[in-house]
Amino acid sequence: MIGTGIKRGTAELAVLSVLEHGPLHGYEMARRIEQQTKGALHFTLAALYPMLYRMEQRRWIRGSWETSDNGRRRRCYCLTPAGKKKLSPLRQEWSELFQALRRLKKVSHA
Amino acid sequence: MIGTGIKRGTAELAVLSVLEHGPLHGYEMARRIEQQTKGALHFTLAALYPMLYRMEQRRWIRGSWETSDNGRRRRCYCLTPAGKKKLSPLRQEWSELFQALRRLKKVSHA
DNA sequence: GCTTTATATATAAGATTCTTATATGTAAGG
DNA sequence: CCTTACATATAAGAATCTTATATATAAAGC
Repeated sequence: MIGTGIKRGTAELAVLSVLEHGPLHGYEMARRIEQQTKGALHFTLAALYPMLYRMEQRRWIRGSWETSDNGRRRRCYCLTPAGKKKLSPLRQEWSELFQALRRLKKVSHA
Repeated sequence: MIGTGIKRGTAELAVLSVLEHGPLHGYEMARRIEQQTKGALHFTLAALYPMLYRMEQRRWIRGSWETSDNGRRRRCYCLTPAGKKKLSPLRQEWSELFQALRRLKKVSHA
C-alpha cells in the first residue's frame, strides 16, 4: 500500500478519474479506487469527505442527496463540465512530475 | 511548471535523489532540482528549509555547517546510510502510485 | 560609490490539509 | 443479539504549505 492514506495531492486525480466513469457517492468511490488499484491506493474516509466538499466548492464535481433502494441517504457526486476539462491537464501535470522525478534519478546517477 | 511550489510528497524523493549524487546545501539543491527537471519542479525555499530539518530529524540526511571559499556559511547535507536505504523503496512506492493512477484511468474508461 | 542581483539561511503568521478518534444511524448475516 | 457492512460527518490536534519578512555577503553593472 502507498504509505498510509493516499499520497498527498493524488487524491483529486483519483476522484475525478473514477467519476469519469459515472456518478458515485463517497463510500463507493473509496471502495472502487481501492479495488481498481488492487489495494495500492487507500482512501481514509475522514479525509475523503472534506475533500469532496472542497472539490464541490471549486465546481469540479456536483453533489446531490439521494435515497437509495434500501432507504439509506447518500450524497451522489458527478463530474461537472469544468471538472471534466480539468482532468486532462491534471493528468498531464502528473505525468510531467513523474518524468521530472525520473530525470532527477538519471542525472544524479550520472 | 508543476503547480506552485512542488507537488506535495514528492519533495523528499527529489531531495534524496539529488543528494545521491553528492553532498549539497539547500540553496544549491533547489537550483539543481529546478535545472535538472528543466523547470518542471520548483522548490520554494521557505518550504525547503523546514523540510530539510525534518529529514535530518528522521536521520535520512545529515547536515553540517561549512564556510565556503567566499566566506559564506552554509549548511551542507549528505545522505546517511539510512537515507540511502530509503531511496529504493521510496522510488518503488511512487512508481506503484503512478501505475495505480494509470490503472484507474483505464478502468474508468472501460 | 551605489544599486541590483545572486547567494544563503531562517522565521513568523496564517491557511490548508491530514490523521486519529469519535458520533450517528440503517441493514444484513450469523 | 452481535458483528460487519453501509454511509456520512465532525472535532482535535498534528503536519505541512504559502506568503511575507529578516538577515547578511558577494559579485556585477553603472
